[in-house]
Amino acid sequence: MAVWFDIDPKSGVPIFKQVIEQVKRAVATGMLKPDERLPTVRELAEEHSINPNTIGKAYQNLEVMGLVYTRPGVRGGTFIAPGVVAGVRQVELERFQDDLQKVVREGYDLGLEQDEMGNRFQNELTEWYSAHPLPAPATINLASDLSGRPARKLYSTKE
Amino acid sequence: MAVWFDIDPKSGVPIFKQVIEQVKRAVATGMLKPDERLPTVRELAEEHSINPNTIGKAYQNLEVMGLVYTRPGVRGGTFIAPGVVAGVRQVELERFQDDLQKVVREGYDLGLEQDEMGNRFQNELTEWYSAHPLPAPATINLASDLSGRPARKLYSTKE
DNA sequence: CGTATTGTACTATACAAGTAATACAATTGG
DNA sequence: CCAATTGTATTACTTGTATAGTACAATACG
Repeated sequence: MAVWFDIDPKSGVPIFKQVIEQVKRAVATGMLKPDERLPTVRELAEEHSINPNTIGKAYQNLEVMGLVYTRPGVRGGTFIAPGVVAGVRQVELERFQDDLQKVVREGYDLGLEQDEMGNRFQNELTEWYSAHPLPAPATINLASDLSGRPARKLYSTKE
Repeated sequence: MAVWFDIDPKSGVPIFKQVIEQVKRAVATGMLKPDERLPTVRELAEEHSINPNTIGKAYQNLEVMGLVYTRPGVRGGTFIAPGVVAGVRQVELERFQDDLQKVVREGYDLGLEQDEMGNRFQNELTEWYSAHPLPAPATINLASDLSGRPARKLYSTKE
C-alpha cells in the first residue's frame, strides 16, 4: 500500500473532493512522484466502504486538471502525470497564502489587535511544530520533473 | 437601515447560513447590541431579492441557538437576545483559534519550515492592518450584558 | 374594534450535488 | 480467443437548498 488517504465521510466535505485535495497535496509535497500509480478505484472504494464511482469522479477531475493520466486494463490504473509537480506546488502555495489572508481577515473582523493575532498564531505554530517535527527536509527533485522525462517506466509501451 | 448584510447568492454558501454567520459575527464584535432589532424578514428578502422564507429560516435557527428572540406584530421583529454577547464572542474566538490551527496544519502539510510560515503570516498581518486600521477600540460593554439588563428599552412593555 | 405588520406554518415544486447500482469498453496476459 | 482487471458511462435515488403561494397567530396603533 504505497499511499493512504485520509477520508472522513462525516466531515461534510464531499468525498471526491477530499480525494482530489489529498492527491494534489501529495503531489505538491513530493510524496507522489511522476508516473507513480494511485490505488485503483475499487481498492479505495472497498477500503473506505464507498462507491467506486465516487473515487472515479475524483480521478476524472484530476485527469481533466492534467494531474494524472489513466489507462484501462489489467496493468492500467491512474498515474501521476509527469511535468506538473512544480506547477502544482506553486498553485498549492498560492492557495495557502490566500488561506492565510482569510484567517487574518477573520481575526480582524473579530476586532483583534494586530499584536494579539500575531501572538496567537506564533503560539499555534510553535505548539504544532514541537509536537510534529518535519520528517524529512521535504526536498523535491524538481529537475527530473521539469525535464519532462518520467522518473521511471512502470511498464513498456509500443511507442 | 441600522445593519447591512453581506449576502452573495453566488458564493456557494447557502444564503440562510450566510445570514446566521453575519449575525453571529456582528454580535461577537458588538456591532449588534442586546435588544437591537434586526431587519424584518420581508425587508431583507426584498433588498436582496430572496424569498422571505429563506431569511426566516436563518432567524429561526438563530432563535433556537438562543441568539435572538422574536415578537410578532407591528412593533415586533427579531431582536438580539440579552445576556449572550460574551458567550458568543467566546465561541467565535475559539473557532478562530481552530482556524488558526487548521492553516498551520495546511502549511505544515506543504512542507513549510516553521520560520517561513511565521514570516508569511506576519507579512499578511502587517499588510492587512496597514490597509485596514481598526476603526474603534472595538470595546464591548460586557458589564451591561452580563447583568442581564437590556442596554436600553426600545418600547414600553406591560411587565 | 378593525387594520396593518410581524414572524410562523404548511404544502408543493424545482434544482443541484453527492452517492449508489449496474453494465459497458479497453487493455493485458494466459 | 478468453478471462481478468481497469476506468467509464448511464441511470436513479437521496439530501439539502431555495422558491412560491397561501394562510395563520400575535401584537400595536388609531
